[in-house]
Amino acid sequence: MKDVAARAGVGLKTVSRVVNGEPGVTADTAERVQTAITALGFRRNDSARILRKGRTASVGLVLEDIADPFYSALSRAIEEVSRLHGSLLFTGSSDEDPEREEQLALAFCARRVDGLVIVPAAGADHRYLEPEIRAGIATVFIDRPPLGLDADTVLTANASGAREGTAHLIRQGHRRIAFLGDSPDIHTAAERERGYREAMADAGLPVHDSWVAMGPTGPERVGAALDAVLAGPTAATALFCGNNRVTVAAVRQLRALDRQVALVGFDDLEFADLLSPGLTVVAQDPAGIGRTAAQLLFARLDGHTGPGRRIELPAHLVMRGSGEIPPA
Amino acid sequence: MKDVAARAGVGLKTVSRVVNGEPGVTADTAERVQTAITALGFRRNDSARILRKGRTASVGLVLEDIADPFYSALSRAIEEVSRLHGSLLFTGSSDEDPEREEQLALAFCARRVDGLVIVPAAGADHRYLEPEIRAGIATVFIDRPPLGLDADTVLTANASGAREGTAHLIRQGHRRIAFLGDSPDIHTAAERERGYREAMADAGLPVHDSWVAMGPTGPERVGAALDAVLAGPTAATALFCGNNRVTVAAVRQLRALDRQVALVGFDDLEFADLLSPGLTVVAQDPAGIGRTAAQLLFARLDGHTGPGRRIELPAHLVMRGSGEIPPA
DNA sequence: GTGAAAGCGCTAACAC
DNA sequence: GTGTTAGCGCTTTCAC
Repeated sequence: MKDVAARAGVGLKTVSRVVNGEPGVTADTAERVQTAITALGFRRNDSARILRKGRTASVGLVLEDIADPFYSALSRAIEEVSRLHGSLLFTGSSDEDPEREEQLALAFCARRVDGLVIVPAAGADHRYLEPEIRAGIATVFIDRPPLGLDADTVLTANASGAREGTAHLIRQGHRRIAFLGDSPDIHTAAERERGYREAMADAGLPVHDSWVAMGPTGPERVGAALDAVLAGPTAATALFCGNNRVTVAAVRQLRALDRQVALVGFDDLEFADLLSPGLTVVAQDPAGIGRTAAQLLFARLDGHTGPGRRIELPAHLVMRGSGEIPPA
Repeated sequence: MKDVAARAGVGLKTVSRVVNGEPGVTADTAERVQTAITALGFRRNDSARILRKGRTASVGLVLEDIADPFYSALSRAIEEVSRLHGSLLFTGSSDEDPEREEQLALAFCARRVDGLVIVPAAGADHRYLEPEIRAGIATVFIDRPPLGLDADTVLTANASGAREGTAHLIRQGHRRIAFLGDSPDIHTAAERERGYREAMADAGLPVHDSWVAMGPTGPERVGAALDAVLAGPTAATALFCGNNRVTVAAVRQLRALDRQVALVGFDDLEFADLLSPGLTVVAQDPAGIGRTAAQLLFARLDGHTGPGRRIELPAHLVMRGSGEIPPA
């Protein structure tokens, strides 16, 4: 910038004015500065600008795994809103590891992002963010609520969604319904299990211990859980799957066993309508969650204050066949 | 930092040393500084650090759409390698718009990212990056080569993959094979079409004009193209789909038409094995592409110089049923 | 309309 | 071992 000023024969501040489109420069000088800029290939260094201005026009996003379609849809929505507000987006995957979540979030804070959007890792205690939030970093939690902190939060109505899905299976005549879920220390998993149990209770149905299998979403664990749930005298006649990965693993295992069992899954899947039968799901709105979260974030950055707001987005049942299979 | 120094009764540089774990500080002073740091809730401002050090420990990634599973897998791999090198990742989606690609890339450059990974948007001319690259920003292109620039590039062997997939259909006895592709101004689309034509030529088969339909990957366009390709006296008996979105749209349309037609798709899909018949695909390795690209990038940052390297990763055929349907 | 000086928070270079 | 000084590239303030 100094070089540009020298070459254009103007002061530093004038170059700054031109570069930032500020008023108070004659068209003539502006043009001279422009010429110097192109001649020298000058590009403003935003790092320096940031240092001076305080705001970095960037947002940090910490999620479990950007390769998961649920999170990548979320991410895209946040990116869109950020772009409208002139912000760039840092992204990082925690792999459900609280330590990594913290490292990422604090690294973003050290870069002085204006805001943070976090999908809490299982069991993470978010008090580590207190000083950062006090220091002015707007923070929104999505998909799962924070632990030990009051902050804006955007969630899916997990319990009522799961209840709706389970009730649907009950309406089809099922009495022995299994729930295959993610690890119970994950908020969404626990909430969905709760919704499942509520639906069963609503219908006056017992829940046999062997019907509820919570744990990692790897195909081996889910496959084994499925085998167990479908065996013995109290074998379930229908399955409720707690998230997209469980559903995929379960469908695959049912295919391997060559069994047709009623199934409703939480989370929609791109190919859900192309399976035979089509997959009945309780669909979330990842883009809606992301958009809403980003809007809350920028509202804070635009000056909104007050206690954390908690927004729940509905999940809705999409019938495609697998959930409408009657009991054997 | 000044405040910490004052409170600990030491010089600025000593605080800097402690914060960065540099040697030359007695355990005693270090502890005093630490105490002051926690008392004041001090966190190093990496923006300022960056301004001084020159390196920002960040990488910018520009791709078409982070919500697309192919790109999100890519993104995850790049993130992993970046993390190993202590770098954070900016991500931005261009939506196949060259102007947006340029805006994003230049915004990242203005933040002085150390490196740039770019999936070129269709038709983008990359000479806009010349000054940036000269200024030292390491740049790697993935999935598609740059235009008007020599730079590191990581591609899939698109033509040979498409040739292999088409040859597979020919081996099943098909003679009239259609190619449904993305817009021909997209490098991957053009290359895959080339591979398809080569395979047909290898087998001494003609390619009827009406069999090749290139264009947007929206379901309407693909559905209409499919209808056309399957109609009339020269109706194709098999389909080669040029990418994951085309494949999904085509499978959906075939389902709607209630027709079983042999189909091989470029790109693997999560549920490909669960369809009936299973989807035969020419699978790329998105994670491999991302990893390789990031490695090339950090090699440059670690001092590697020389002309742009071009790496092609193989695509391989995965047979699952849809590609093994014989002609009617 | 324009520019000089100070300073954002840090680190490099060199003193002591 | 520790501190001082200068300066990274920009914006802010205020004087002209």
